[in-house]
Amino acid sequence: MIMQNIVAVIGPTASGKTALSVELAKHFSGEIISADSMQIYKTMDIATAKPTEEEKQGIPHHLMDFLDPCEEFSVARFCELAKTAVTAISGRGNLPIVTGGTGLYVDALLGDMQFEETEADPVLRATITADVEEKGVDKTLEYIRTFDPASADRLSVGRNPKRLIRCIEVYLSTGMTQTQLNEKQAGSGSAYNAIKIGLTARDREVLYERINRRVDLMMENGLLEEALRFYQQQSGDTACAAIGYKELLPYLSGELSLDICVANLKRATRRYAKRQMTWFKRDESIRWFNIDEQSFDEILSEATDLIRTAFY
RNA sequence: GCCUCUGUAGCUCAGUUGGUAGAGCAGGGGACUGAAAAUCCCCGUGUCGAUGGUUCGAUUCCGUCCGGAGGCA
Repeated sequence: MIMQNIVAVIGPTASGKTALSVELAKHFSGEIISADSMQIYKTMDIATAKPTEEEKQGIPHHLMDFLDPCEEFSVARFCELAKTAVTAISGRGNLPIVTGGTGLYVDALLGDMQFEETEADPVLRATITADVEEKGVDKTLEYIRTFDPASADRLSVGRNPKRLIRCIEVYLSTGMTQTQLNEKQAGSGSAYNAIKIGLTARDREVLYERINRRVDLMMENGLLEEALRFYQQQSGDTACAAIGYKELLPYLSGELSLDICVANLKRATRRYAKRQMTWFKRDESIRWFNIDEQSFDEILSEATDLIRTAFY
C-alpha cells in the first residue's frame, strides 16, 4: 500500500504558519487541514487568529470554524475527522496540508494513533475529579498502583492531577489500564508520507515581539467585544480554555485595568508559544526555518523545493 | 551651590551587627496518548554604581567621584 503524501506546517503561535501554508497550497493545489484545538470553534474568530476570507485566498480550510463553542472536542475526534479529510483531499488529487500549533493533534494524526471507540462520559470524569480532589495526589497514586503500577510510576514524577484523573477514567470506563490502552492505541509512528515544515525564530525576542503586536492588533480588531459576546453565550470547557477571553475577564468584571489584562494576555500567549516549542523541539524529522534569519519568500521557495523534491 | 535619601538579578526590592547575597515578577528548561491555547514538574553568579582607604578579609565601615530622587537656595 502506498502512503499518502502530506505536508505539515507547524510551529509556535504567531510564527506565520497560516501565510506559508496558503502559499504552499497555491503552488501544489493543496487544501489546508487545521490542527488547532481552538480554531475549530465558530465565532471565536479574533481570539484564535483565524485567517480571514481574504487571507485564505480561496484555499479550502478544513476542520476550522465548524463547531459550536458549547460542544466539547478531543484528539480522537480530531484524528477521525482529519483522516477523512486527508483521504478526500488526496482523492481529489490535491495535496493535504496540515497546519496548526496543537502538537498533540499533529502528532496523533501523523503518528497514526489508533483511538478506541469510546464516548466521553462527563459525569464519570466529574465524579473522579471530585474524588481526586478530596483524596489528594498521594492517596490517588496509591489507588492507581492497585490496578496499574506502571502508570503509577509514570505519573508519580509530575504528580499532575489531570493525568491522574484520566488514568482512573480510562480504567473505570474501558476496563483496561492506561498502560494497556496506550499500547493498543500507539500507531505505526507514521500514517503518511509526511514532510514537516517548522517555523520558529532563533531569537525568541523576535517571536515575542510578534506576539505582543498581534495581541495589540486583536484589541484593535474588537477582541473585547468578541469576549463580551463569548461570555453571553453557553460555552464548554474546551472553548473556555482558549487564550484571549479569560485574560480579559477581570477587566470585564471591573477587577483589573485593561492595560494589566492585555499585558497578562500577552504573557499567556508567550508562555503558550514556549510550550509549543518544547513540544515540537523533540521531533527530529521537522525541517526548521527561522523567520528572523530568512525572508518569507526565501522560506517559501525552500519549502517549495523541499516538497517538490520529495513528492514530484 | 548646600542638605537629605538612593544606586544589589532583565524589573521591583530584601539583606549581610564586615566572611562575595535572596524574594516576587519577568524569563529559561522539561513533561505530555480522548480537556492540550489545557495541565503539571524543575531552574536564581549577579563586576552588590566606580575608585581609593581601614581590615587577615569590604557589597557591608570611611573618603572621593559618577548616576538618580527630593528639599533649601
